[in-house]
Amino acid sequence: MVFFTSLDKSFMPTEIPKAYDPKTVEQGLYKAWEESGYFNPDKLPGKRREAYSIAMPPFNVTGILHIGHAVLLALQDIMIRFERMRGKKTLWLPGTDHAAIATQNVVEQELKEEGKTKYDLGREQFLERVTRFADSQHGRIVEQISRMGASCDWSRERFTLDAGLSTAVTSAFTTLYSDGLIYRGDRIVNWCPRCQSTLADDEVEYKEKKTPFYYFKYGPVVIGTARPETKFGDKVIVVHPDDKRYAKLVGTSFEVEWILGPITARVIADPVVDPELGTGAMTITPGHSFEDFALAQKYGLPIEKIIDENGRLTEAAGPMKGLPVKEARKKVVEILESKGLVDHIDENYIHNLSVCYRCGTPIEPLVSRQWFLAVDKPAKRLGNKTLKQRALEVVENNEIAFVPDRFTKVYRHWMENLHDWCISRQIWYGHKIPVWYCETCHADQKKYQAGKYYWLPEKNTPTACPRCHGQDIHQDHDTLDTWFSSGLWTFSTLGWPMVKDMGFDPALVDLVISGKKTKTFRLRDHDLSVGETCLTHDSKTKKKFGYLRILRSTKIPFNEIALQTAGHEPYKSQAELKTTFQKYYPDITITPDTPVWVYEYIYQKESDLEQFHPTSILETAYDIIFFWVARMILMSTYLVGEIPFKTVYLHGLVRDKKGRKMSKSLGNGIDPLEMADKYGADAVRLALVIGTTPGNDQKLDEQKIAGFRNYVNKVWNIGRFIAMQGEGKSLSEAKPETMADYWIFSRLNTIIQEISNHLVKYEFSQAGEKIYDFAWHEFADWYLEITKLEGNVALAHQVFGEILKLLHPYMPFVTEALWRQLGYGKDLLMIEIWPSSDPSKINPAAEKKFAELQQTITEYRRQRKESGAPAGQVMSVPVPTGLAGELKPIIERLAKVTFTT
RNA sequence: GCGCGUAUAGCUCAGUUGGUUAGAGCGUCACAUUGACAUUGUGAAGGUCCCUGGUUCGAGUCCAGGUACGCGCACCA
Repeated sequence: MVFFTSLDKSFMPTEIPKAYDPKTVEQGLYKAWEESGYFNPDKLPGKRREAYSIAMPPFNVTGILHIGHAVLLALQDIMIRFERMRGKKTLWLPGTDHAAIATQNVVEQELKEEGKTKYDLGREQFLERVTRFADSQHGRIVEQISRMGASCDWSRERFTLDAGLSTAVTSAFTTLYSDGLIYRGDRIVNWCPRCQSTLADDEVEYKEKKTPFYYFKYGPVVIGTARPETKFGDKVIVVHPDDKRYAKLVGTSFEVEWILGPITARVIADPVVDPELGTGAMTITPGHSFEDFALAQKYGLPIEKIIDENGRLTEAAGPMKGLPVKEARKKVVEILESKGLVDHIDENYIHNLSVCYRCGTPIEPLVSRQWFLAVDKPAKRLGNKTLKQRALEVVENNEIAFVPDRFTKVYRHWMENLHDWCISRQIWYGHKIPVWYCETCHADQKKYQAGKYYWLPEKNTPTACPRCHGQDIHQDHDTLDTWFSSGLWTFSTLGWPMVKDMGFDPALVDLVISGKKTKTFRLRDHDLSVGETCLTHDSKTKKKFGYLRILRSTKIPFNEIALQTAGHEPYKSQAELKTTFQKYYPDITITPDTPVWVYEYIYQKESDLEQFHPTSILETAYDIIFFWVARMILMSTYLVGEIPFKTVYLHGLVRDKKGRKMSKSLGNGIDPLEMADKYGADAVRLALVIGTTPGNDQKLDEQKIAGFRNYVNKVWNIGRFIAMQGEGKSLSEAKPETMADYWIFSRLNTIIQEISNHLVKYEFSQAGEKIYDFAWHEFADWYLEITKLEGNVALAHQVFGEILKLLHPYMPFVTEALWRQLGYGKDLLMIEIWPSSDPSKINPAAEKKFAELQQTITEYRRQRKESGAPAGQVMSVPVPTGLAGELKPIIERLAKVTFTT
């Protein structure tokens, strides 16, 4: 344990208010932290070899901070602050996600209130509006994250749609496509008729609903269905091969009377049919059922589209074309009824209705031409393993560990059953699929068949088809699944794929490295945007010398270049700059109006990707393990060839007092910001972390937060007391002298060890509880009470300093405020060195003696109480045998007794 | 159907590898208060650790079976 505090000024206790008022200090402290630069790993003091990084789950731009976010921020901030104090080079990278469907829905809702639809605006205008909305949300999100005290590096903040991340998305798509893992195909997909888009399998939710289940006479068999409206084209009956009831029919064809008149049906046998279910015979509808589609592929059956993208019937329904599903169902049943083909109807059938996870609309499975990511295809890059196999392997062999461990099983189960991922969406907002189509080639059927009418351009906006040079080309109208870009989050935010390169004059290289040059002018756009990292080389030797992370990118006319601003050395005049330019850009004529790109950057010897990837831990709620966690593992293991994180810590959901999910419609949500206003951010953080265990939901009510507000205030008053005691005294030399001193020293060193162990093992609740208890019920209740008698204020001051460090990750605001008030050090508590336990200070004898003292005092107090002695009166008791002289006054005071001889 | 979680004080929950008398916060009851803190202090009451069986010198903890509540996945002709 290192004590280095010195106190040479007198305290002015009157300056410390009686009650802690978070409002007056929190904002200022956050600003101080931010301005210190210590959120940024590059600016942390000292040599920090080991990196520690967390990618903050990107917040949806739709959202306002809810209690779940607050949990996430509290936990991650604890991890980051702890590791920062332990001397690691800590990066916590924040950002936002465009959340395509969710965001688009919000804007569509706004439009609806104005009586408009997105089609009224058209794609371009609509997108402008969505973008405006997303931008307007940004500031608020940042403010809310800050409000909770999150010590994340804002200089590295990213947005899934920013230029750098879009490059990453394109690059990812291109790589996967070139490696044959992304393909385009006509397959059955989940279609949301309201969102007008496909959904991935895990974006479909199931709701139980009672629907009639119909039994129809279909030739010689009776078939059951919940969806009569899809049955127009059913021509194939499937039965189980071992089902004796139908054995004679297998392989035969016959004519049956059906919805639109007689059709020819045939019978096949396949083991997928469950003979126990319904009548044991079914007809198949390949165009609108996943199972039937698989069967149709197996037997080469035709696939007919009965329902269109708007949820209406197609030509296949003959006269019923255009009818919405609901009405069509009624009509079909009526027709079959009139033909006497209804066997019976089961009205009590419980159906698992599939609905869209974003809007609740029933899903229509239908066949559509979409883009897919093949998860079961052997990939060269993975040594002929599939994406799925690799993603399972890294968890199986413990490269990635889940906390709590049980989620490993959940993950494995999901991954094993994963089908090819449909990645194209018909949502407008998002990353457009980077594929271009040529109408001229399309018109040529042969090329169409060969799939050669589309290509992936190298540059973003091609002007002509590379094959026929025709100009009638357009980009794919679809966008990528939001989770495609979030799947890249751990590495796309760290500068992957680093395709951009910039040369520097050999004379400047040293200046760049030393940080004397932090700005560069270019006549050609390097297409660099804020947050991106670019590789740099010496233009003479072509040797790589490091990386630049772009802080600002602007375009100005040549004559507006301000050479006087910092960081642009070594040019002394515009003429000199012009000469330099001319040397590197001999083909460009420089006029005063020539546009110049100005890049401001910081130099990094190692790129963020090299330093911070794989990230140390991913912390998020367990409900997005599939959507996000699994996708990141798939993407990272393939594209970067690295796991995205070493540990996945999953927290539970926050529920209301009654255990219900918090939701807008129930109005039972607890707003973390309102709570922070009322009780302070520290109290909110403590309430969300203490008394909870990973992976388990927690019930929260305001009382709990109020309770921790009391604790924060207690800590404040401990500080206030020490300040008052120490007024005017020199506190620089602290030595344990009395038994109580040795005891508190011993306890402190024990507790340091325990807390550090808990934190390393992600036992945040237990670590928090222990330090909470130590500060209040050992240090304040016992040690400080004795201090009033013995007066070793210097020691109290020092021990409290250590307590502040231990508490800091949990309650950063109040501890930082006290650190300052009590004059512990010039620099911020947030970068103090985490206490280390000194085993030589652990003193079992002192602990034992003190425990006996505590027992004695408690016993006297109890006796007093039982005897009903009046409050003010001191009770006389005989001196116990063997009482050490030094303890006498302590007992007399704390137990309010007086010893008679 | 498959898998998972939870069950401990009135309430909300901790309880690490099995080890004296099972803990905390809130709530309850009683008492205290002119100097750190009533957002406080002191003391107390309060438990068949869901049930049954097993392993063990010893089980809240491990094993088997069951009950209740919750969740995920699948099926859904």
